Amino acid sequence: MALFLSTHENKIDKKGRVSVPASFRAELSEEAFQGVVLLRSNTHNCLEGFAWSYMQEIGKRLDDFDLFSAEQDDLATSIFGTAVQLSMDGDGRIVLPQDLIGFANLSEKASFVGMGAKFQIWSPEVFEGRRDVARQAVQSKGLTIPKGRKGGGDE
Amino acid sequence: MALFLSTHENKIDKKGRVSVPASFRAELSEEAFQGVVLLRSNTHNCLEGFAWSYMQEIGKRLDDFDLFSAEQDDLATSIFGTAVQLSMDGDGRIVLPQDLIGFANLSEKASFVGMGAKFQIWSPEVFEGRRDVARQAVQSKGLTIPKGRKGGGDE
DNA sequence: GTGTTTCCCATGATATCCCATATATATCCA
DNA sequence: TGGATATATATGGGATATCATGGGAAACAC
Repeated sequence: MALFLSTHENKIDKKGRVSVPASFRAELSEEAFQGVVLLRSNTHNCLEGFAWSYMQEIGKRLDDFDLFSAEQDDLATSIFGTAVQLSMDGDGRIVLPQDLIGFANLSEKASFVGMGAKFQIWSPEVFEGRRDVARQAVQSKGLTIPKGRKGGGDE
Repeated sequence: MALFLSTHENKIDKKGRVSVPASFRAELSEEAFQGVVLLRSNTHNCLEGFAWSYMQEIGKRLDDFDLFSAEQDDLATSIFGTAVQLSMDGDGRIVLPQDLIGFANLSEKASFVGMGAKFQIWSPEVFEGRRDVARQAVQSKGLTIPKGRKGGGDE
């Protein structure tokens, strides 16, 4: 499984292109599809990025719901309906769609933030504040990673 | 299995033709039948689209019902009875039958909404609202993707 | 024959590819 | 140790391919 680490701040050019950090690309190198899947975060004004295979996994799990149930429908609409599949060019760049740029308030630059199995894309200025809030929350609530099973969500 | 992602808004021309989004066509490229199966949604004023091979899967699941039960009969009628098989032309377009256009209140444009294994076709204006409702339902009900073997998701 | 459907090609907009250049980091040699 | 060179990465811009869409011709139906 891919493991995204660290924060990288890259420039968005006037075509909307931005380089995926080389270390992230290395994590994606064994993927069948060379690119990423982006969707709107449900909790922040940022984008969430996944490897294609991770979305397939989510697709399979969603298929375990009853086919025409309301739950399946709501989840599929808000996850798959808003996700976009972006392939990388030969230089490891993706083109950010205009509506996603707007959603995350991106302009000149984009911060790629490694989150383990996924990563996030933030406006650098907005992320400054977010990082402090997250650190304080971890300290004050004494948050820890659970043993074994599930890795670190942030909600 | 095909995995349909993202939302694409395409125009319906005066012949009733509409382009199936290129990324959806890519997912269908390995299908024996080059086209889609459309049926009326039971819960929304929209159409549901499948790859031909996925209809077989639906058939199998339907078999879990008692063969001559009223439920099985109702489902089979509403699913298979109303389904239409539409082939794509050389440019990846399908012709929407007039009764389906009416059912989904389509006029100028059609929104193709990826739902994972299936997709939906909406009137763009109607879908706006639907997307918000789905998002809120996911948040308020706390819906999550069922855990598989892999840990880690948070949404 | 008339109306409908399917096929084929033209076009403009957009995304993709490819190469050149800049910047940063690492390596090497005196 | 310092400075020059090499490697990897990031960015910019122009050429090219792809996609959505419109319209006409050919095939089909009644």
